[in-house]
Amino acid sequence: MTSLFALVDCNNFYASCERVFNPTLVGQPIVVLSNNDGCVIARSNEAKALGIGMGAPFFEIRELVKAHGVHVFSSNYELYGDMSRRVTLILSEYTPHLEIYSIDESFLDLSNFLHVDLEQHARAIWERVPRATGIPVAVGVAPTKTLAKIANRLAKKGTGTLVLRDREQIEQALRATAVADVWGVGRQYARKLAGYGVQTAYDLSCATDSFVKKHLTIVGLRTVKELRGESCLDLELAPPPKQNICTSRSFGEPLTELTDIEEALAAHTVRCASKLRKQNSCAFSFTVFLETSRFTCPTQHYHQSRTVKLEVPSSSELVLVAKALEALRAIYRPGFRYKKTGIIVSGLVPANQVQESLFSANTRERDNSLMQTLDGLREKFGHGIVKYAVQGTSHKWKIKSENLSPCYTTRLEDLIKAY
DNA sequence: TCTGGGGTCCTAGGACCC
DNA sequence: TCTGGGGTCCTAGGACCC
Repeated sequence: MTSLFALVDCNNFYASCERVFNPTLVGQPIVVLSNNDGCVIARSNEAKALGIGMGAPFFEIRELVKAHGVHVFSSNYELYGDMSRRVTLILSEYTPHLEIYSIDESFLDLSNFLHVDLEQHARAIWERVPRATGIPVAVGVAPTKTLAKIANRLAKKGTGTLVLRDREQIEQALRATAVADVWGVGRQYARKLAGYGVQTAYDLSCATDSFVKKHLTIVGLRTVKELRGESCLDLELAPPPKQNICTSRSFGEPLTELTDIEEALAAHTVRCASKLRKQNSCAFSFTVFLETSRFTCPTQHYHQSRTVKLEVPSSSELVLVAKALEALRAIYRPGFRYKKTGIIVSGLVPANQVQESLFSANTRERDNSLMQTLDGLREKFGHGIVKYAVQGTSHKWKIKSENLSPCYTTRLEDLIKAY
């Protein structure tokens, strides 16, 4: 069967979300910052035009921001998540088979649409999504996911939609695409490839299989086959359960005291355990890490981690918080200015396949029903409603979010008021 | 002074076993 | 005393993605 994919990608997604409920921002430069207001993770076209780079540390562009009146936002994932849901809802009208690839991108299976006018179909999506949600998109259509990515990228630079079907169209698109802009080719590979004279996506598609496998592993070979039009990546309709779950944050300011760090790690662990239960998994092991900033003094960068194996896989906060704090105390050394801690749970197994141990069965049952109650409470009243004493009240670790916009679509008190 | 958070997959190398 | 190869499992590190 001939495959055909559309990639629909929201333009400057976070910046566009901020604009939907604040139309005075249309035409204005906008940047959205990472957690802790650390660096730039989204830019409007006007901000890009000012030369503000992706990932730029905020302190480096502060002058530029001031000089050009750039509007600055802390990231508001509650708002972006809800806007993403709305976009996806519209897209699902256009195909029964949809893969939500990320918060701002979806692949649509169009292999049943081979005989419709694809340009028109793409155009319809391109018009409808912003009309329904306020979010502008670009639509790229091609026989493989990797080519659809390229089509999308070129669509963004052009009229918003691009269909790549016949050989000549595809070759032309590959010639117009730098190898670094191919999905699956990052900075390291791009540099390596440049050393062999491979500059464009077209060059890469012409490389021999053995060359590609040697330098880019079999993952890279799959990418190259996709560039040649051979579909190797199927749509993932239901996301597979995660194999690891990580919860971590940088602190708002460096911390030196163990008790302050314990508060942070306890909070992360509670979050992590609740993600674990949400996908009905239990963890066999977890890793706790603690580190200083990689930037301020690279030679004295302290990074330690400790991995703990559990006797019985668990998703209980009572178990995980207690053991995570033990691990933290083991790797904590006084005298450092710490910047970040976190927990990664791994060795995940489905909760209903956990082997009961003779000695722990009683507490497990008790924990399970307690966790159910907690999850219910948090669902109803918000995540902060129930806390452990060790999470404390000082919150010295809390992130900076100095330019947060309202949660227009998910909180009653943030509804837009019209006078 | 100030630099995100959350994932996946592959490979190489060592330990261990037969 | 010296001598072998193949398989599996685990981990660390490195690449990638958004």
